[in-house]
Amino acid sequence: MLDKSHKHVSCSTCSARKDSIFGNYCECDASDVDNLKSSAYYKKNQPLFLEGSFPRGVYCLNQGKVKIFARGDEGKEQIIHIAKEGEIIGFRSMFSEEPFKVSASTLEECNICFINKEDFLNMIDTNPTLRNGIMKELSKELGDRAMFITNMAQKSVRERLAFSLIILADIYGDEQINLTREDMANFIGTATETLIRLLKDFKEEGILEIHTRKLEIINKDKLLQIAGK
Amino acid sequence: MLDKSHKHVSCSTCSARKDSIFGNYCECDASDVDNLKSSAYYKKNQPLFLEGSFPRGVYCLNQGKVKIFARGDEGKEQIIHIAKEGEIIGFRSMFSEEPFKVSASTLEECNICFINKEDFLNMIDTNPTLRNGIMKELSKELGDRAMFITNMAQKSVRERLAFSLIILADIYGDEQINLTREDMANFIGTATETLIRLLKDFKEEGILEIHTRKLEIINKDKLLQIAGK
DNA sequence: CTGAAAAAATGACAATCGTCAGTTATTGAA
DNA sequence: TTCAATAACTGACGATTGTCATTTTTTCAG
Repeated sequence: MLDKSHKHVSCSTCSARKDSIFGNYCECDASDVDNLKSSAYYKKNQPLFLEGSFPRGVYCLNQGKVKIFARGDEGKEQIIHIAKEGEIIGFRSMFSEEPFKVSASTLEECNICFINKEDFLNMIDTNPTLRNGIMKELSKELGDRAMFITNMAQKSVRERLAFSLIILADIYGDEQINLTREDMANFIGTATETLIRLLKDFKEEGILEIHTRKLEIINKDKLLQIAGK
Repeated sequence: MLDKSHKHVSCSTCSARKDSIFGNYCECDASDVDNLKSSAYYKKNQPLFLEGSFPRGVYCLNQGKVKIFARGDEGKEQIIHIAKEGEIIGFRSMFSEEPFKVSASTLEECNICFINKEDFLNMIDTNPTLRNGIMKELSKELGDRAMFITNMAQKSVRERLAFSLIILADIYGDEQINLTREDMANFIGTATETLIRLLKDFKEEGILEIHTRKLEIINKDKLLQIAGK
């Protein structure tokens, strides 16, 4: 259980910093960012921003997981990305000058820092290294999404599940994958019932163990093989 | 039929310039770009670059259409984007410092200008307006791809076809849509046979007319309705 | 600890869609 | 103009996957 008070998380002691764009690219001292940002505790299933709204700043994820999703015509969520500790969230719409095309919401308890739009844009303008890091990140993600689209279009649900489990295992690291069946189905792009049936198949094939909500991957090689490539 | 000699296309007389990032953001004189670039005629189905290779520069499409696509595990193409006159192609991998995640190939005869990697990056570094334009473009495209993923995941093939026809009609403008059935299927994310059957359905429903290869949209409202939203 | 609400799971069923195998039409080079 | 290669089209068929209805399990607030 995280500290629920809005205590200030310091960049200099932020364990996620080494994985972040700030950690990798920002030559400035951690305290420079420290003075600009505010930090806050978020409960499970709390929104950071909603599709259609305009960005007021960027979020830096200190602790926890956040889903980035779009809604289809019938309101069904499609999870585009699951952000983990160290990731900066919400900077894309900052440059596009459009309202958000996606929403962001916490998947569990989180500590999240916030940097004001003006301050962030100012940092970008005055810090070429950070700017290049951001451009690199934007470009990389475009490549990732091309692959995501291709997987969606060409792989079966069973293949996509295998593929997604590998991605999720990477995101969750030491922890076990911990998502509602609905969120997981919305990530894979299938119906909840189909997902549940396939998870059962995988369990019977000795690929994973199901501890109610949490999934433990037993045979990653087989997953890779099913995922194709 | 385009001029097949490698004659120099001038930026100052480029009719596509007004639609391009250069036209909209670059405050510099057209001749600045003119001196850096080379221009060339491309035949139909000629590759600009291939997935896995490293970028040597960027391409500026003066005339014609270019498909951007990834290959799935079984080698099947997934078309991510179809570029038209005025678009800059291949600048994404320039920032990501990764090899191309996608390939690009002409769909018809094209005139395409080329700007060297160093020259382009130098322009970006010294021209903040152009740089902001590029960042805006990258961000916008990320938003577009989130929607693309959602459509792929949640819409039926029939709905995706309707949706894609609207996009294609926009890309082809005054001309009629002119793609092989295979390319079209690879854009929509379905089998060629399924596409052919659905086109026939749309024809029988009075939505479009099929002139062999070329498609003429008769009832756009119905397409919008089928596409959903 | 308890009960209501939410999430997970199961079953039945139909439709969409992909695959394979083959035919017809179109294109473009000789 | 002709012919070979490519693209477009058709038909049959089954598997995958979504939908709806219902039951069981888990969660969590009081």
